[in-house]
Amino acid sequence: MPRPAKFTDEEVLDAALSCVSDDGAGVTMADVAARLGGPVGSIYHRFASRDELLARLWIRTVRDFQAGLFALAETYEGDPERILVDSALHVPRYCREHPDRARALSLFRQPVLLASAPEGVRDDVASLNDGIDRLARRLTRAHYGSASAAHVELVLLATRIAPYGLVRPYVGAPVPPVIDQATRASAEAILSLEPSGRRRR
Amino acid sequence: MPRPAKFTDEEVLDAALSCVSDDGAGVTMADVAARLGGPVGSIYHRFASRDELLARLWIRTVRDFQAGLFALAETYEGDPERILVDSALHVPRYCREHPDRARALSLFRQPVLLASAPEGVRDDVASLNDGIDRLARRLTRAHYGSASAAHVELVLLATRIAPYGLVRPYVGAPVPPVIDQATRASAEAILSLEPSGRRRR
DNA sequence: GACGTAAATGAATCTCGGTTCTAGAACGTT
DNA sequence: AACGTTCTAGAACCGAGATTCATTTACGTC
Repeated sequence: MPRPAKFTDEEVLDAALSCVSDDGAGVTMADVAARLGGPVGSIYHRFASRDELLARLWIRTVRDFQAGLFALAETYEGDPERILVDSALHVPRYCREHPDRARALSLFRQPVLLASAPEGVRDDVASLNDGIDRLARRLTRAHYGSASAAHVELVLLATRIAPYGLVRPYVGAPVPPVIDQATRASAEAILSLEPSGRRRR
Repeated sequence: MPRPAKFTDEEVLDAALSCVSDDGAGVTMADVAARLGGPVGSIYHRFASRDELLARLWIRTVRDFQAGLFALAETYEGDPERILVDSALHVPRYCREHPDRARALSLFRQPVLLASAPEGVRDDVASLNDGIDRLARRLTRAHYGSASAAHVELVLLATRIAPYGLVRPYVGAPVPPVIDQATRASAEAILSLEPSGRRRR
């Protein structure tokens, strides 16, 4: 009965992704509309504001990134250290294969967005890490024999923060192979720490 | 003969630093003027534009950060590995002691600023890393016995990129001690790599 | 004490870009 | 074919904030 939609939400997000890939956080609604091949009004028909559009783009991208991690975790069931190191390596791999999405990932950080996100997406942002946090706890227990906050933090540093820190300067450009080597070395070293700072075993 | 200056460049930069510490890259000229206790016009009297003001603030902060590295390098002359690991640890230390300056450091990255910097500061940005690069090459040669581009890159990853990546999520908040442990572990691990990816020795 | 200079001052202007709003179009239904 | 609904369309609106500029101030010199 209604007029058929010419653009889907996903297409708008794709256009936004493409713009973000070029201009980073400086995207304008006019840019996105031009990329989409439509007027700005059509975008506002689906997204309440620029903030919401960018937040949704970020959320979609984070979910896509996390999907790779979940898939990975099922591959080597029973070898937690291997899963953890591979999770770390997933970061440079993902950024190399999807430079545009990598750029979108660096649009926000969860705690910051949680504070400033528009009403409609707040909840999605809040629950975004639930699944991945559960996985992290499970792997932490398997690796360390404990899932204390301090142990989980080490795992997070080794698999997420350090790897992302290493690729970040290369986001927007080709990620050289040495980053993967450094990521592996760094992850293994951090995973060999105890929260006290001593080496394990 | 002229009217005496009420504000110095440094005071304006201090006010800008203070604002950046609160609002990050979102500072407005009005914010800075309010913090300074003067009108916006006075700021434009010394800084041609907002871009220039922020660029100069960033440059001043980077120089301050680098000064610590230079001082450090003279301390343990003859023990390159110790200097390198300590250089890595300088990053979380600096960010913990100077949270406001840490925030200012994350305002730009050199290659990006180099492309977009206003005329007057372009040269300063371009030469900003000259000294530190020389130091890095010297220490790379001392540590690896070679200062090939690949070796220098490893040193850069170990002492600058990985450490900064580890603290970055904490910039704007207290930096926990575990970051220092992770930084040390990560730096040592990366410095034990050869460009081929193999372990040294 | 008038003059020249450099600085301060802050209201007015300009610009950019997000957002709104009214009109028109496309479709199924009755 | 008239209608209801949902979407496209894009020009107009509007606010935020950077920048400008005419004026005033404070000082040393002649």
